[in-house]
Amino acid sequence: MGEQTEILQGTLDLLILKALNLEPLHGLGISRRIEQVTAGAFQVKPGSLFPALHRMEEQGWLSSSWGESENRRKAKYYKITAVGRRQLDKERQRWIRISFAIGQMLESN
Amino acid sequence: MGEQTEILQGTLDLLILKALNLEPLHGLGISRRIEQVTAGAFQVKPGSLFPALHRMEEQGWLSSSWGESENRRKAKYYKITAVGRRQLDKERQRWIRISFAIGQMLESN
DNA sequence: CTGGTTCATATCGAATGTCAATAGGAGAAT
DNA sequence: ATTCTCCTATTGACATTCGATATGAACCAG
Repeated sequence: MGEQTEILQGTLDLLILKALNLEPLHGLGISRRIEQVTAGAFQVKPGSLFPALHRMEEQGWLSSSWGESENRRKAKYYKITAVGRRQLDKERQRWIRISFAIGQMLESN
Repeated sequence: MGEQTEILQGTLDLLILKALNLEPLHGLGISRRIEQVTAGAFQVKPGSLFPALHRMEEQGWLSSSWGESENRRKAKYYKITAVGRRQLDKERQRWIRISFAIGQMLESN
C-alpha cells in the first residue's frame, strides 16, 4: 500500500455522496470539502476521485453538467440524484452496521 | 462486488489481529470468532481469510504451527507476535481516526 | 503577447484485496 | 469402504485505489 494510505477502502462513495448531498460541487471542490470536514484525515487524490465520479455517474447516482468555478475556470459540476440519495442512505446504514460491529470486536476482551 | 459484501475492505487485518490477541486459533476458528463477536456482521470467507493469514505471517505479525483442533483434526494454529501486537495497536488507532473522521462527515449538515 | 503558475479534469499502469468457486486431504461415523 | 464433515489452500476474476502523468483553460507578471 501507499505511504499515506489514509482512505478507508470502500468508503469513498459514501464520502462523495455525502459531500454532494448539500449542494453540487465540482471534482476538486468535492475533494476539498472532504478534506476540510474530516480535518485532513482523508485526502482524496485525483487518481481516486475521478474514476469514482465516473463510476458513480454511470450508476446513476450522480449527474454532471459543465459550468464555471468560483475562479472563472471551466468546471464540471456533480449533483446527487434521487437514486444517489437512496444509495447514500444505504451506505450510511452500512457504515453504522460496520462501525458498530468493529466496535464490538475491539471492545471484546 | 459480491452480493453479501459486508466486510469493510481494509479492516480484515485488524479483525484477525484482534481475534488472535487473546489466544491462538486455527483458520476457521478465527473466522468463527469474528462472525460470533460481530453477531454475523462479518463473514470471513476462506478465499479472503487464507491469503490474509499468509500475508500477515510473511510480514511477521503472526506465527503458525501445526496442531490438533478441538475435533481432533489437523489444524494450523496462528499466534500473534510482538510485532503483530504493535501492528494491532497501529491499526486500532487508525480505525479510531478514520471512524471519527467519517462520523464528522456524516454529522456535517 | 509570452511565459509561468494555478486550477481542473482526465487517464494509465501497477498493486492490492476480496470474493466465488473449487480442490484436496484427513479424521469420524455408519 | 464410503460418506460426511472439518480444515487448509488455491485459482481466476473483478473492483478499487494510488502514483504518476497528461492536457487544457484562465490568470498574472513582465
